[in-house]
Amino acid sequence: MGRSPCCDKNGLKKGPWTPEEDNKLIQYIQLHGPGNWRTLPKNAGLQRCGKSCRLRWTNYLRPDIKRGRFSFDEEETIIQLHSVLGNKWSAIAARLPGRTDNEIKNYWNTHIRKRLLRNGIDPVTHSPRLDLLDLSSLLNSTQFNLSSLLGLQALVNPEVFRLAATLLASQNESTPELLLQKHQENNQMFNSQLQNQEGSELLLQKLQQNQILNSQLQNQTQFFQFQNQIQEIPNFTTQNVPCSSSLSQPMQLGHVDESYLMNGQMLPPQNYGYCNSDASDNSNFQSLNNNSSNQNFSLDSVLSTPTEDEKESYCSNLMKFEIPESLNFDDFM
DNA sequence: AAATGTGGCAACCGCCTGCTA
DNA sequence: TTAGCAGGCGGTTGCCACATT
Repeated sequence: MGRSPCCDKNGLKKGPWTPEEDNKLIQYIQLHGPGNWRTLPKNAGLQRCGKSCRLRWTNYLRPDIKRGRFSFDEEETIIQLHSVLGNKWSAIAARLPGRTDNEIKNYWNTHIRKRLLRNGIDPVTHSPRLDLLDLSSLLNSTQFNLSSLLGLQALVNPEVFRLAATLLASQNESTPELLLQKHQENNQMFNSQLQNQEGSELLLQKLQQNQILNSQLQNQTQFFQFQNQIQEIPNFTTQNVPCSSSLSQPMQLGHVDESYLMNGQMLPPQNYGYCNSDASDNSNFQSLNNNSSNQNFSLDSVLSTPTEDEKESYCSNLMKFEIPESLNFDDFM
């Protein structure tokens, strides 16, 4: 059954609104309040569709709308909410006072989405794009022990580990117990994460409570765990780790929200620390992503106010580890 | 200076959902 | 139960300003 149009389009104006039309709409709504959009245009003396009036009001004329550039915190919040809610722009907008769903949608499509893509992050899944990882060359490297890498699974996106386990299985059928064990552990962690996402309302509340703290917390905690793990690696000290100076000071984390942790580990896929693009740092860990090989992981940049360049480097820092040719993996595996 | 390309954003379109008679 | 309606939502379009050639 076809639906009748929301309003009679004959003779109705389309396109950009004029100041006169805006004034009519504002004055009418100030007197009568929003609502009854079907009859509003006629009563307000506007040659517009009710839908058009509603859109104009909610997206542009509403007095509580915040105009101008999105702040860093707003941007961070949008990305985090999108990772949980997906393209539910109205739900995201409901948690960003003064911003409209249309504005957020536009900002996502024109800025954030492109930036994530540029940094090898899939804007839909919020995970590093596996198609950009040259895993085959890693597998072919005699110095790269993939089964040892499985021991570091807590640091890396579980999807990557699943893929690594699968690839390893195809390479080495002689260690099925290890594979099974690691794969089950990995699945457990991933399932916990999924369950946590199902309780998204709770998560969102927590996200709101921790908006400002969140980005630093993620990176600090993540880095702290990373440091603990690498300290267990023989012949590997924190001097090998970039920005270790940041860890020489006690971390002032304040309230640590446990929703960010999964069995003591960070939620893997949403790692959006700012990366320092300074290639002069002697990091042993750079990107696996060939397209961003000059971007090194830097905690210092996370702890300071990000610059525009750093914003451009918005990235998944855990996947920004690159294996230099000179590095022998056997030394610390 | 003109032509062309690109990005940003307001607005539109069509579908979906919930309410009501 | 069902059809019609209003409002809401997400995807897409098209205009405009600015940048580049």
